[in-house]
Amino acid sequence: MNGKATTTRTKLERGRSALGPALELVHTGRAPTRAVLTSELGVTRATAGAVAAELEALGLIRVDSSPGAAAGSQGRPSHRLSVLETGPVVLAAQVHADGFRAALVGLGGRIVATSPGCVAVMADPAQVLGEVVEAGAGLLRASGLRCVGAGLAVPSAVAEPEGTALNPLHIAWPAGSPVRDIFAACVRRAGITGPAFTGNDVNLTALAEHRHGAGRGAQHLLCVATGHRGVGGALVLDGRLHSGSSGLALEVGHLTVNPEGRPCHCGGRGCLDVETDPLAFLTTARREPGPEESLLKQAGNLLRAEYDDPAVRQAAEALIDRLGLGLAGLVNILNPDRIILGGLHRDLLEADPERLRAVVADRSLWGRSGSVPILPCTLAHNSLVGAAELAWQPVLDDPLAALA
Amino acid sequence: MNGKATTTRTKLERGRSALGPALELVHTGRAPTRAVLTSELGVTRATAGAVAAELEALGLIRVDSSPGAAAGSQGRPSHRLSVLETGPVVLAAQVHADGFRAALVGLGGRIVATSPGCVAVMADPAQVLGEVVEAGAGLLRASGLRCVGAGLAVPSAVAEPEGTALNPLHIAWPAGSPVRDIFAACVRRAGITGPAFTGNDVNLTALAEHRHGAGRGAQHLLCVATGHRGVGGALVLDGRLHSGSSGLALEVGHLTVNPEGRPCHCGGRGCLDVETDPLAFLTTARREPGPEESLLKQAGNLLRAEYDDPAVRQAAEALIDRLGLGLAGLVNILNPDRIILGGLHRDLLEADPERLRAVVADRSLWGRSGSVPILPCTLAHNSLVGAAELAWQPVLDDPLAALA
DNA sequence: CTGAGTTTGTGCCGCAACTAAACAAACTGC
DNA sequence: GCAGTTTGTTTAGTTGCGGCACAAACTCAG
Repeated sequence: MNGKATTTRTKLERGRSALGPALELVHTGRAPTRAVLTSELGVTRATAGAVAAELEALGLIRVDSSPGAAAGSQGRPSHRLSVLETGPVVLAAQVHADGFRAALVGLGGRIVATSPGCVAVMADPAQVLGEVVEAGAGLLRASGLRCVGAGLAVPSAVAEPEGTALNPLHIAWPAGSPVRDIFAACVRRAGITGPAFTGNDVNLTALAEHRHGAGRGAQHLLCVATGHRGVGGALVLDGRLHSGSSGLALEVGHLTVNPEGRPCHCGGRGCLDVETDPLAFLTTARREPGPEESLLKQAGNLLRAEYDDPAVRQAAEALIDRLGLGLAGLVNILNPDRIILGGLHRDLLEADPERLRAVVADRSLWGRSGSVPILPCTLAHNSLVGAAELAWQPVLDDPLAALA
Repeated sequence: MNGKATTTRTKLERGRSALGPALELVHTGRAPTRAVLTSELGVTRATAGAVAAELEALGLIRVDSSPGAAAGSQGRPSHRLSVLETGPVVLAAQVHADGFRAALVGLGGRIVATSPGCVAVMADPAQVLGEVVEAGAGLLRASGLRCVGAGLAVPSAVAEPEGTALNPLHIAWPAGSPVRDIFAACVRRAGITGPAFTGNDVNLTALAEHRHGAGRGAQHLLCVATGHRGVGGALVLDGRLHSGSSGLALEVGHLTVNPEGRPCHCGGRGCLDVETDPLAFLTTARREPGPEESLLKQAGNLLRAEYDDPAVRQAAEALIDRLGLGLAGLVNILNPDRIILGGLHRDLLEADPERLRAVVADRSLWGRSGSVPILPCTLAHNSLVGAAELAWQPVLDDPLAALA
């Protein structure tokens, strides 16, 4: 088994080969009707019709026979394609410094139900994941829907293929915890069907935004976001998450953005991590971080509420300059066609979009690569939706096999 | 033309869909026999046999019916598959600071003929490319082989989709020269058939090494190389060159590797470009660059011949440390599973491989990503072979369509 | 030398995914 | 009310490929 047998897809396993792409088009909202499904897939109307009928028979999508108020165009109105509300769901879970949350997510990134966010995170991943999966299982029982998989977002790099969390420091878990296996075990124990997946939260945010949010249509999407501490990055290439050869790509926190900056635990100085995260903003603005709220919320509130205060404004501008320097470095390496920002970086972008774009353009090397659009993340619960995307992926790749 | 019509491959255009992958396997030497072709493609023996027969009928490969000295294994010996020596070729061209060169390259990266390297490069790209294409056309007439395309490697970032050379400074061409169109015009004018492509030389080096050299089998291959001035990078993902959304990815020359270093024209300080190129090596070793040889050759000779000299050794170690810092930054962003180095960087690696690997491991963040193998480029004329790969790509993607 | 075992190449059948073409349906506009 | 346009459906035909059976070419044991 040295990789020679490259997934021998026998005829029997294969099913209709356009089924997956068709479902993905409906899932991402790019195929509102059978007519555009035909052109997007590059097949005949006969095939598109058969594919849509098969997806409908699988209980995944709905074909509205009632023409409804057709658009003002000529010709016979096309039937609308949409995700079936009563179709299967996946269990999505998210763990962050504030607590954890579980949700059921349908096709199209539709959040069917969420548990109330829990505020406590313990040092034992098995306990936390057991609770969050149990919450999800409760939602599932209440809904009566079929579950086809589970996905988990954690604020840590996740090494592949082991599925271990390498730096879950801000949630007090031990480094190297086998989160993927723990999560999968919890899922099985709770009687939830389907495979279980685990990923880094910023990666999953990028995936969710690419499919349902600000990243739609981008071919080379770069996402940079800060949670409570540290900075994460992600890259979505041609619709697939690029997480490197062992899941550790886009660990952008240690780009140098301020050679005279504060020391970083990595051994360097002025890393993006310690220069542009919420704590950096609060200390640069000479505010004492309080214990009652998360650093992210404190920083965001300060930025929005007191932007008139010169100290706050100067701190914001300093962070924007350093973030811009880091983004420019990434632009020179990755040449994305869109950048989206999350967490405090999103707030910084909205505080002074022109300044950030100017810095990036100034420090990027050539041509259009410097004028790449920079947008804020738009999706609510984006890493939760991203965790769901992970679980949906097998269904999108091969609906027949995944639902069998 | 907003990308909606995704290459409507009608049944007639499509041909045998396993044809391209099969040719690629033979081309890269991964399918020495029909038996391994069967397992690599994941098809039945019947299909593999039909595919091989079709490739043979197209005049691309040869199926040795004579079993020859079969390996010591049991069972019926498999017929050997190999590239047909008298099959079609592509015209490959390379321009660098020392001059230019043309070659004919067959499948498998086999150099069929090369022109003598010319030492003069003029400031007018049309004149240079006219001469190099004319040299290639001469080789082609002398060989009597069929030509299916042309590829050009230039020491400059090439912006897509325009095909303009953004920074061909070291060969004294005007920035923004439309090299792709100029090359294509020269190719047409010389009566050479097939499409013409242009790419950055380091990108093409990486592509060539991935298919025929030190990068074989890597899934995420990072290549960093220095020519006479400046540093270039390239990334090959799953066998395809990743050049970003507009061809400008992996412009790694302006990573900061020495905060107190020399100023760079980009506005920063201590960029990889000015800290690890041949000129940096010569000046760090306190040698006066002479005019008689290229900087690359002077630096390489100095490194190999006088490594016992403390000044030379210290300069090499300083450059290795800075290169290592830059590579570690790239490892954190790209998480490659192999790194290959070319030009002076290759010489630095061979001078002290342990030191370089230690620096990269020390400054990479976690786990195996820091112990990524670092190897020297092995292929002679690698950017020339890479330029040929560019021209071969349409044939590898769809042999029937490309040869029609 | 012979026959059993093993691996590879090939001919034949049939499935199923698709195209092509003709037709039917549902709209708009004159 | 009819022509024009766009969409959905039916039918027939094509084809790439899996499955199978068999033949071919080797090794090895006795």
